[in-house]
Amino acid sequence: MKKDFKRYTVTAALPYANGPLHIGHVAGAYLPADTYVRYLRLKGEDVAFVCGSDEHGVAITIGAKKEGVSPKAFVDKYHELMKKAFADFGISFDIYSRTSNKIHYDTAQDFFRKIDAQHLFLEETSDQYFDEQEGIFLADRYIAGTCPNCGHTNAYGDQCEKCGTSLSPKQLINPRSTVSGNTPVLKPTKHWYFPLDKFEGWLKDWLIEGHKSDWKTNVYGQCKSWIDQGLQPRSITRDLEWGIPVPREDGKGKVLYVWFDAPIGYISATKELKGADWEKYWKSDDTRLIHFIGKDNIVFHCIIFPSMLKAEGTFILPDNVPANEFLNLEGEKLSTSRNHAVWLHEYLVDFPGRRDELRYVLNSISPETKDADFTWKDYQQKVNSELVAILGNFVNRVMVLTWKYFEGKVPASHELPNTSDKRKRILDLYNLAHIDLNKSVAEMVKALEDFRFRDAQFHMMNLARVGNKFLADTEPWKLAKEDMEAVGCILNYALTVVGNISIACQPFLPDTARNIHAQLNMDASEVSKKFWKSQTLVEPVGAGHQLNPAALLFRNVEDTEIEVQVEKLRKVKAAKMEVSTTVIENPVKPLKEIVTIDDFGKLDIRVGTITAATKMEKSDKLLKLTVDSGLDTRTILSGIAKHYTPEEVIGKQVTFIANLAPRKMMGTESQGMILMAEDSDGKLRLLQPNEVVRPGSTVS
RNA sequence: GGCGCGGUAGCUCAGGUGGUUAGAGCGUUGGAUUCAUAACCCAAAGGUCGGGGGUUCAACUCCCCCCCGCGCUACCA
Repeated sequence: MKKDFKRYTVTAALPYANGPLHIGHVAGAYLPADTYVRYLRLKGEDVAFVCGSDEHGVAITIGAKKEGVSPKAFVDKYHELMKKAFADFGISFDIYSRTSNKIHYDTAQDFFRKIDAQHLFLEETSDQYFDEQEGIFLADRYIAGTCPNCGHTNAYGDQCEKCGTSLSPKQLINPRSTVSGNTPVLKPTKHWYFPLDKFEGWLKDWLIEGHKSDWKTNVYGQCKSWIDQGLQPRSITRDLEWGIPVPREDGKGKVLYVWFDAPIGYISATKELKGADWEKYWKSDDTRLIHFIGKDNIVFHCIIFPSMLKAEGTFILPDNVPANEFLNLEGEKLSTSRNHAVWLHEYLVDFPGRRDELRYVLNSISPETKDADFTWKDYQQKVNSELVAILGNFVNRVMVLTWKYFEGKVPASHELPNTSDKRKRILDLYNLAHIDLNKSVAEMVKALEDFRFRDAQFHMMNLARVGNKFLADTEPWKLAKEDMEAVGCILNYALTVVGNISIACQPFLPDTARNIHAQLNMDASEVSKKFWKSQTLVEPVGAGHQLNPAALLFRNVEDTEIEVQVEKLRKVKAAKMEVSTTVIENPVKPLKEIVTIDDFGKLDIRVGTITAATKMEKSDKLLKLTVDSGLDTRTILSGIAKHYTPEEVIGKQVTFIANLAPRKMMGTESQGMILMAEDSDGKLRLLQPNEVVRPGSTVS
């Protein structure tokens, strides 16, 4: 089943260069990737660990505009910020590149040409909104207008942020360009599409059949769901200035859509890293390609990008995509825009020299199978009761004992058996511990191989647990009064355990590993290789070896320290509340264009009484209302299911448009439209006369 | 509404081709101990394995229905 791979290409999702990194990014992709890569390197594998900033797309241009800078200046800023945060945190990329590099432009364009030459792309001309004053086609995000769903007057062309509905620009009422403020016009434009549908059969073979058992269930299930729903051609170009130009004569003014160029960034980064040698890492069957991503990226990395690679024809495909779920913070979703986050660069300032603590905690709650929650209380508890109390304490007590009884020199491991019952007992305990430790090492390695880093770290910590127990059971401080040879034997082994911990913790706690190496005064490289090769305990320090003075590895996280952090989050929330209050105070939306009394007169608005109401089947939002309109009894569908139950609406009078052209929805015809008032929080309320009137009464 | 993933001790999670008293770490409580950052060690308490049906000699594990969380998706004239 498992192939014999000669080298690894490991990618971590390219972070989008429009904001800083937070712990959710770290826990989702970068920490697991880094842990895995460190493990691979320790095993002596040939690995290319690539990442970089994703710098194209409309969101960048919008962000740049908001800050009043060029897109290039905008991405420069965030690229540097993220690059520094990664470096400061110790994510060990072999290269952290960026998609605005020339090499990436060339790579992405070559990639496009290669597929284009096979005439695989579809071309399609469609009407898109065009801003005549600016002379540009407007991306969905650049168009604002009234949401057809909730009436929010500031909905974007791709989504209404108020009610969350996803939209297309043409659905917007009174569209306007957010660039110039003018009303855009529809104009034909040509775009290229990648025929994902043509890869359905192949995806079924490769993914659904081929990776049924080796991919995580959450990843596999999501992919299967997508494929089963049927795939559509996807547009791969945009009318935009910022991006990689479409390499075609007739592609002037158009760029590759960001999702198309971004994953190619992995390839560009590898070229930059390996030079002429890069193809080995992308085109050789004995290379294992692994993508580390968050769950939001599953469809791109498991379906779209592999299809692109397949279409190009000369590349290998990902062997595994161990996507993580999401991390929450104090019970709420992390949010860049709401500033509800623990920013990586801020953590590094607030907790200097405590990178491993964050690594440890994030890894121990890693959202491998479901969304997880980071709380500062939990952070404190895990650091204090696990890193400090179990790992740090074990290393410290062994060091202190060795200095106390042997002046910091590793004692000789004498032959002990048969000389006394006590010695025999020590030997038994030693054997037990040894078996336990080797078992933990084996399980740790197994977990690392399976991308179960949470579990792997647990088994690593088990080494310290067994070590503590070994000391408690053998009690060398008591024996010191009667049998120093036995004490030496015990401590010799305890030091062996410490040394092995320092080797085993390297993928998880790289700083701690170095700290222990320093205290043990050992050169880890050779024994480490042996350890990871044999996956059993090694002997890192021999008798007579001189240790350095003991130093504490970790210190307790004080209540005050986490209170500061919790307070920080609370303040952000409070500030946010204030902002939303001001929004409520100033909810007035811009006026729609002036209409005449004749325009108004075309509408036949009436009051009717709801005589029956049921929830529309198979719909979350629609209620099916039967309305006595005075003229007739008609059926009106209304998207108010989230605001009213059918029961509470029956018997109520409502205002509705009586002469609106009927429209079929979910197989039922709606004969009119119920008028609603929308509160500032998006809540919908029926518009009623303040006294009951006869059904059919007109409104004017 | 459809699809996917998940719902196991206070917390973080294991588990199982169905079969003795359902596991671990942390937390809690009690004990023991002093080499160690009131740490370590031992022990105990703590779960009707989301709810309800069904299949079976036997289900937490298989089947059906429902509820909750997260994500994707349809509907919102």
